[in-house]
Amino acid sequence: MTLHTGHDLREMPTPARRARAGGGDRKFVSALARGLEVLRAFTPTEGLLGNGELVARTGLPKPTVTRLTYTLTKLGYLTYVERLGKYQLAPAALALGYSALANMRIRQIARGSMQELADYADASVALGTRDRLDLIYVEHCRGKHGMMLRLGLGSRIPMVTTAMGRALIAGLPETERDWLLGYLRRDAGRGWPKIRAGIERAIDDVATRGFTLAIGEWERDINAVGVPLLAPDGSGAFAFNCGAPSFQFTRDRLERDIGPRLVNMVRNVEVDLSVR
Amino acid sequence: MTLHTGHDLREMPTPARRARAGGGDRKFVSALARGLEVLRAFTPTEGLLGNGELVARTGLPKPTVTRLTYTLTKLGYLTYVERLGKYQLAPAALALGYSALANMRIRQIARGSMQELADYADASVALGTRDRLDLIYVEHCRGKHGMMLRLGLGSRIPMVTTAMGRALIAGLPETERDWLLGYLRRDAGRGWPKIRAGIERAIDDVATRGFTLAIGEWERDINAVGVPLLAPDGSGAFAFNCGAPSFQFTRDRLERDIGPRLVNMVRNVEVDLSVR
DNA sequence: TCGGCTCGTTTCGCACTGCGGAACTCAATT
DNA sequence: AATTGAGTTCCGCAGTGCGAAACGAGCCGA
Repeated sequence: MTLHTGHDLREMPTPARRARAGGGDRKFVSALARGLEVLRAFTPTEGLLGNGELVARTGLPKPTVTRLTYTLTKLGYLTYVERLGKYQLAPAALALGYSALANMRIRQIARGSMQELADYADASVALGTRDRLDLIYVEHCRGKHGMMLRLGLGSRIPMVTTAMGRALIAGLPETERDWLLGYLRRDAGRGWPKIRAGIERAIDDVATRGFTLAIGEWERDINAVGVPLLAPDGSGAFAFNCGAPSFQFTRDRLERDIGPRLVNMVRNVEVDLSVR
Repeated sequence: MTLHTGHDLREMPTPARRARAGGGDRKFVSALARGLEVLRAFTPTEGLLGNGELVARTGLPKPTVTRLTYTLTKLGYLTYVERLGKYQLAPAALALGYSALANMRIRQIARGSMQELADYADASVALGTRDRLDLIYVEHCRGKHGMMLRLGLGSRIPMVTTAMGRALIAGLPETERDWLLGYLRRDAGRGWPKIRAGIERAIDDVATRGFTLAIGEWERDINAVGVPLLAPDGSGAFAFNCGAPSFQFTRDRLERDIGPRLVNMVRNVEVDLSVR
């Protein structure tokens, strides 16, 4: 799912006559895109890949992959693990991620009140943003005692079944939302009607109450609230969640207590964000 | 400092006759390298850059930078911040970093004993690896009460003035070490003799005692021990440190207590690493 | 309102890069 | 020895990505 590009590398007209992707975008540097596609093939679960697997995953021709891994290795983004004949992401890739994190002003601003709420509710409070069709956690606070999932920074969670994800969608400006929904629909396939309903409910919830719920929809026995935040400086769309096991967060408690508190917290963060 | 490549983009013969970088490496994809060079220009402290600044930092021609930022934005690695007319690293970059982290087996293996030592010494214990001429923290545990620097995952610290860095150097196989020292020397300029002496002492220390010290050399009033670890699976060179304010970690304590303990810890990690 | 200045994008023709089919190498299997 | 498979190297060519120069858009100071 390439998304956002209009350049789906896997669909490029491979047989030699590889047209300028998309039809003639003279500004798009495809060699760069392909290289990054190779990097992206490495995931938290698939961390060791040989050239062959990369060929399979990216759909790029063999010699091309050889060249790209060669280049990425020279640049320090990949390491070659001799013993297995496979590649692995290397520190340079890590450094990028860290630079990205370090520059999100919203994290510093939100962290304090997130921790406060996490302590109050003895639950997990997280801040996420979208990458392609997933969410990525960019900040995360936990309560002191509660038992809760171990999701760290950078974790991916799906968008359509989570409170955070649906909140984020609900918070988008209409055109951007529709554009995203198009991709989500394609991705969902035949499950779409159900998902669509959930999203529409979320849009409604957010409009009327400011928050939306997910009751055991992502993980059985995990309930959560989500609230969107659209950065006023235009640096992106975010969403917060607050979640815990269902015995701890009943629907009622989420609606009467946690939801409103999270909304309130987000309003404060919004204000702090626009200062300066 | 490009390092490791032999393709220093800033020194490429710019005026049109831009020779195949390095002299004729048909496998090296320079467009990819340039794109990554643009990404790398974003640092934790310099997180917002316009095309102009990128031109200055990378030495690439204006239209080239335009094309690259355009591509990177389409792919989700950069966001354009309308209000400032500048770019920022985006979630896709973050995701890469996280995938990199998630796949370091050594982290999971080491974390337990690191935390143990951190608790025992009430100090900071970290695991780092090299990116170019810096170290990057890939795991970090703190003691319960101690006051200590807030360095998170992904933090960069210099190599030549820290216990961790010099330990890492000392742990490298000779040829690799020499090759790295070449770059470090170039980078150090006239400070080299002093630095070189420190490194040589470290090599000696590691050979005889297994650990090396840095007494206020990186930050005044911070003392630390460092111990190298060369991954037996060939997945890279690492180093651990254990540090605290100087009143807490006297040289004597480091030499008699903390140093040997850290060495012992690393030996155990080494063993665990080679299982399977 | 006008020039001058800065910053960035677009144009455009050309050279050279990056491409990928095919041949090749090297192991591991049978 | 023959076969299969994974990966690298070759090499001629198409078309990509290049960058000088022209162009456009804000911004100032006059």
